[in-house]
Amino acid sequence: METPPIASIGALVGEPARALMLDALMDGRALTASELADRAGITRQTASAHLARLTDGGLLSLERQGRHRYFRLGGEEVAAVLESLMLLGERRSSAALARPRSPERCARSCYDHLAGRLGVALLDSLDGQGHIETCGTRLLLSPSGEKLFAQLDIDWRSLQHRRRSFARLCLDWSERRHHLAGALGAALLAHFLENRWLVRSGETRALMPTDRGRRGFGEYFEISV
Amino acid sequence: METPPIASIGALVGEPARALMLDALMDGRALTASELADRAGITRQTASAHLARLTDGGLLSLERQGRHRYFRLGGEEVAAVLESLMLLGERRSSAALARPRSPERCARSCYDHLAGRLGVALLDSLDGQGHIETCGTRLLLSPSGEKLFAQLDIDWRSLQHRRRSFARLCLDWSERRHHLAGALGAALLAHFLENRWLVRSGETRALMPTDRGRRGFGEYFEISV
DNA sequence: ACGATAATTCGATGGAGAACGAATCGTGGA
DNA sequence: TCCACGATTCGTTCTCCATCGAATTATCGT
Repeated sequence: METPPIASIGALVGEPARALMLDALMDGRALTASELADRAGITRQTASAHLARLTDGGLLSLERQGRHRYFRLGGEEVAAVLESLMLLGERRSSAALARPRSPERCARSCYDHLAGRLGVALLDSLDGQGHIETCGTRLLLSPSGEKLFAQLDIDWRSLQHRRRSFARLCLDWSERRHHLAGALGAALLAHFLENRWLVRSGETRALMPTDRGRRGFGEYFEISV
Repeated sequence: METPPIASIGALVGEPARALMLDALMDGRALTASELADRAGITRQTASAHLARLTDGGLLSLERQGRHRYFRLGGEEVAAVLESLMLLGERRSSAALARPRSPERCARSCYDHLAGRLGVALLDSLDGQGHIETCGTRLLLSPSGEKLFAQLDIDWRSLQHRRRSFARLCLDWSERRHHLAGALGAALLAHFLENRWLVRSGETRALMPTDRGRRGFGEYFEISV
């Protein structure tokens, strides 16, 4: 009896130390092998073996830079799997649901886009103001949406016609609602970070709004943070 | 260092015998403990232990019927996780991609709705003929869609306002495109099976179109199977 | 009431792999 | 050139758990 593909991937995610490393990478940043070892609470040798298996299994991608090795998630599909696993994990352990005021539930990065209450509110805002339309099964910008993104100085045109999906919905594991993912979602989060509407909070995935961000979200999206 | 929730779920899926059992349940049907043991190629005692862990972990739900124990997938979220795992698994092992003519790629059941080329074509048809609309982030039936479902004798009204999402998109792991899921997708597949447009093919997930089905898909959806 | 079948529990065995210490490789800086 | 530091490889130990045989419980049919 041969082992099905889902088992090999499940086994990779199923080891606590590896799961901690994957969790640490869920914010989309790249971390070195040593950093990941510390996050998982194991020695560097052990982490090295784990990272080799994860990379070999396609869950991580590796970038060498000098004597450092930077690891990041292998792609959108990997992030999607981890998101759905978190969604399923939350359903049972009501522990995290019991603290709905945690910074991570307010706003966090999910791979390369925005999640949490702010992420959901953002999609609601784009949707409610008619900035996004659906052409068949695809999400597109409406004329008013195109105008909004031009005001934000986001070059949405360059995001189209790429292999990656322009815009898609991602189910938020903490809010149980959709937020915006895909190239457009990634561009938005990048914009928020570049312009310091949001700043990363230490080593967690949490994102804290700045005063400038509060003004921006109110002005452009009618969201009061 | 505590084990994160995703690790416990990953470990459940990561065992080959358990993965085979989950895979066997992906068609949405309920199977007995003995049937699952045979599918996984293990003894009943071992299967019993595995099934207890899967049920305890929320991946399976259990229904007692006399001296039989019927197991089925724990819910839509579980099916979603397994689907995304398959999607990720296919990306690496090009083995299955090399045989695009397999019956399972033509048409199969994905939890409780239709997947494969036929599932994708069905969504394309509904979409292309304007039978479905998107109200914000939700999928809804258009007036013409309501009419079509009435012709098919599917009581779509009773599917609304339930806890389960009325209609949603599910990413097809073999076609890399969306097909229709949610309550509406489940009702459609149920209709196809009840009216024998499609019949199950042995113990696999594959679905074979009948002559009546070929006529029906052509007449109502303009799909030539 | 009594066998027959489904399923579970218990106990023992074995193997896979996670962990770490020590040594080695590779790159960058002085 | 030599040292410092990040990362890997090797060998060993040890824990976890999948597996099965045997016995037990539960339910159906007669």
